[in-house]
Amino acid sequence: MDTLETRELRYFVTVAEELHFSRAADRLGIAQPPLSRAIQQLERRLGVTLLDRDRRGVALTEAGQVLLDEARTLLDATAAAARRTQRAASAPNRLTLATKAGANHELLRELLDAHPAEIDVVLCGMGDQARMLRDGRADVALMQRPFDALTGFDSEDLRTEQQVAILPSGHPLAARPSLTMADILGVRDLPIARWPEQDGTYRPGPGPEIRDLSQLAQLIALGHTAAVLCASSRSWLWSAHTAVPLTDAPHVTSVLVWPSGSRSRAVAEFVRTALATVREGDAA
Amino acid sequence: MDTLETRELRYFVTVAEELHFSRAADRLGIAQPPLSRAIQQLERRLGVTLLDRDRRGVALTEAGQVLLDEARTLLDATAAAARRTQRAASAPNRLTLATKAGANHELLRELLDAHPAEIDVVLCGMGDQARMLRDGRADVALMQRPFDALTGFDSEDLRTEQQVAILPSGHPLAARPSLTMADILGVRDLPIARWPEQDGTYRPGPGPEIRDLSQLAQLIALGHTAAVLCASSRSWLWSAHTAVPLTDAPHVTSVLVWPSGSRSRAVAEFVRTALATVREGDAA
DNA sequence: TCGCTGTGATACCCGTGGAGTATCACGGGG
DNA sequence: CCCCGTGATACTCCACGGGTATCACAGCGA
Repeated sequence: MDTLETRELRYFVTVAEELHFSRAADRLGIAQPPLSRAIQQLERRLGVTLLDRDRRGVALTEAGQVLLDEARTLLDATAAAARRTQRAASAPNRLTLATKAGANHELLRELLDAHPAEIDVVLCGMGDQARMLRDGRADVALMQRPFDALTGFDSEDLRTEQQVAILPSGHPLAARPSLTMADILGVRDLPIARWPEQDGTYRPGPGPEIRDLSQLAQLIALGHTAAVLCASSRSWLWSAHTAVPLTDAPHVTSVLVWPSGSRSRAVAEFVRTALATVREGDAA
Repeated sequence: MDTLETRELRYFVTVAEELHFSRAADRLGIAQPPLSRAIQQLERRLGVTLLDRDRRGVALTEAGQVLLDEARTLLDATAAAARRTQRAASAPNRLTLATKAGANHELLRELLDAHPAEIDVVLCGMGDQARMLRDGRADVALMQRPFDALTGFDSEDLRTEQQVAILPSGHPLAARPSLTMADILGVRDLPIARWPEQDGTYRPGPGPEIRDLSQLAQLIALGHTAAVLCASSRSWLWSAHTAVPLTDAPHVTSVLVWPSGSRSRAVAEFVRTALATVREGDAA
């Protein structure tokens, strides 16, 4: 009735991506006729037309588009499930936590110190955390709202903090006790650095293109740029850096994030002790 | 390598639930030997021991427990994908929105009026919305934070409102211009009604057990109970009801909710116009 | 001690159905 | 008009999912 075997989903996604049965079959490493039949069978089973075969071309129907979206996330989730199972077997009672290199250093240390079980920490670049969660290489991630996209994940807020401007120590603004966003954005000689978007491209602008915090740190120390980061970034500042509080920047919340629908025992446990740790830290 | 056919997942979940191959095979409608072989094959493919067969009994390994959690949500998601595809085919360009009967009446009307496409509204009881989203019978739901559990979903906040106390008009408290939670909870002759928990049971207490707003409305009108609801509930009040603002109750946020990982074109469109509508309504 | 029962694993056979090859139907372009 | 390229169809084949019979082994009672 409504079984949707993963093989069928894989076939369908490939055809929907290629919009061409022969090429799709080629990519799948099978012949074209079995692929045609598999898709027909899938359509018959669902009672739905997924593709319009219009001589000289295949097009997705409305329903086909829906199934394409669904199937992609299903296949990703399936592969992630396999990987998580294998990880659970090879490293029992261990968790893998993904976080951006350099960010949240103190908070991360608190969490690791508080938790009894072994945690493998993976430091990754911009946006890699989401990918690692999605494909099952990590169980949980430490991210920052509103910087990181949380769609598709469940999360729990840990701690909220102010943002600060990180400036070259010699710069005139570095002497001020506090700044506003307008102060920072108005300075012509310190264009704010640009991070890559989700797709890896940079949006146009005057600032330098950067990929990680070490690049950023060096560029700031050289007096080429400034940055707006959360207050805990103070932990990795160089002597050539100065942090100045920003009065009107939106606050940043550190969040614990995990794939929705896969809150395993170990993850639930970790989230629980993490919340307890943070609460008690805030109370003190 | 890491394919995980849905048939295998179905088999594994059944065995993991029964912890007994013969009974599981029975439930699945197949014989026991093929089931044993299927599980062995799954274990070999993953390179992971999922079950400890310990003479007189089967037990889940650590990895098995992980896969059980994953497989359950995968199978649910698979069935949901099938259903959503079928709905997309039978009612193209239509969306199904699930909401609690009676709640958010005005907001719902705004959203429906603002959106050009056809929306099927399904009014359901406590907790049914989450189930309908999860099993693919609905595309999007209108819920209320912090009342409804949002785990496993993506959401977007629409509007925040105060809570009010709904009282029988004849009651002394109904004459007061405003109330506190302590006022309401302190009254012996108006025990607050109890809603069912996630599992359908009621936690013990003095108030009557209710399932929907019509029951609640009648019980309040009879003077048997009072309720604390969001301010927009005023739209369905009877003449025998009086709403009194609560000064210290937590605010309630109406949220648009959809299954994470399945933001189809239609859902995205609806969410976008909904946000625009609400923003513009708030500005006015 | 010896069955007896109930467990999952093994051996073996069968039929379905997934996959391959060859070919068709048909529209478009030289 | 013929040929190329498309997906669909017709068949053949065999791998694998499934069934039956049986085994190996632990617990348990007489």
